[in-house]
Parts: sequence; structure tokens; C-alpha cells
Amino acid sequence: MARALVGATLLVDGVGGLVVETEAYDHEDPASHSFGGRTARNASMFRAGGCAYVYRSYGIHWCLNVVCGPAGEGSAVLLRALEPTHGLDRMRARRGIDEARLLCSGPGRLCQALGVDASQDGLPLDAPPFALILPERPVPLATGPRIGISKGVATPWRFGLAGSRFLSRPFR
DNA sequence: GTATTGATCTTCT
DNA sequence: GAAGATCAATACA
Repeated sequence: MARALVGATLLVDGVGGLVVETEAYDHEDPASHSFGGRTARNASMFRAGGCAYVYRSYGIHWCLNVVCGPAGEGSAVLLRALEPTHGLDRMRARRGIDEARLLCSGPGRLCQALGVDASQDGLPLDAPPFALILPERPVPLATGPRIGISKGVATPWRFGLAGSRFLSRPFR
């Protein structure tokens, strides 16, 4: 799913763009929030695939995941960066900056630009305010280790649109 | 260009 | 009390 979502278009209330960077987290993965079992925070990660899991990161930011797999499993894909295509003016107003490249280049920035917070946690991604359109054609992928984790460091489950200028960090 | 730090929520020890 | 799927501002090279 993390590979399939690169190149998709995500909109929240009409604001969004092309998904250029994702990371995979599954229930057997020590880096995953679901690894230690269900808690109040990660409850929506254990729902059936197709809904959102939104969590508070470092006490400051919100991060948005696409829940995958059957109910009870606890697998999800973190959306780390978008190439803005819709509603750039609203993103700039929310983010307080002008540079398109910095509007959604990171999971916390992405949520701020799209207005995502706990009120969207658990909502289905195929109904308003969300819209998720999968890519029509396969897209060139870059692969590498995930960012900002201390366990499962060697698992290469970060995926990006090869050559995109809107990544949170480049691939090598 | 890299390095450091403060913001302060949620979970686990 | 510590750590974490982060970001931005600041200080330096």
C-alpha cells in the first residue's frame, strides 16, 4: 500500500496534492505504534483499512496515516509529503509561508497545510472531507530507510516519487 | 552547509 | 522521568 499510494492524489476539503512520500508500518514492526497493542491513541490504526489514523507527534504536530489491512491488524501508511496542486492559497494561509516546496514537505507540515487534526481521526478516506484518487499509471519509485525512528531502522519501508522536489528529505 | 535546542502530548518505565 | 513516525529558529563553519 505504501508503494501504491505514491503518485495518488489526496484532498481534504478540496485542499491537497500529489502524494510523493510514504512510509509503511505494520503490526509486526517494532517501530510501529501498533506494535505494543491497542491504546486510546492508536485505536483507529486497528480499524479496517481505508480510514485515517491521526496522531500527535512530539506533542506539537499532527501526522496522517492511511489504515491498511483487516480490522484488528494495526497496519498503516504514514503520508510524509505532498506536491501541492489544489488550494495553495489556503495552505499558505495555514502554514504562514509562501514557498510551495515547504508547504507539505514533512508529515507535520502536511497536516498543518491540509487542516488535519484529531477531528479527522478514524474518518473514512473515500468520503468528504477526504478524497483519495489512486494513480492511473505506475510511477517511478525511490526506496530507503524510514526517518526519525530508533527501532526497525534497517527496514527499507520509505517510498518516494523518484526525483521529486517536494520530498521531506532526498533519497540516495 | 551542519548542529543544537525548544515547543510540550501521549505512552511507558 | 524519559522518549518519540517533527519543525523552526538560532548558532556556528
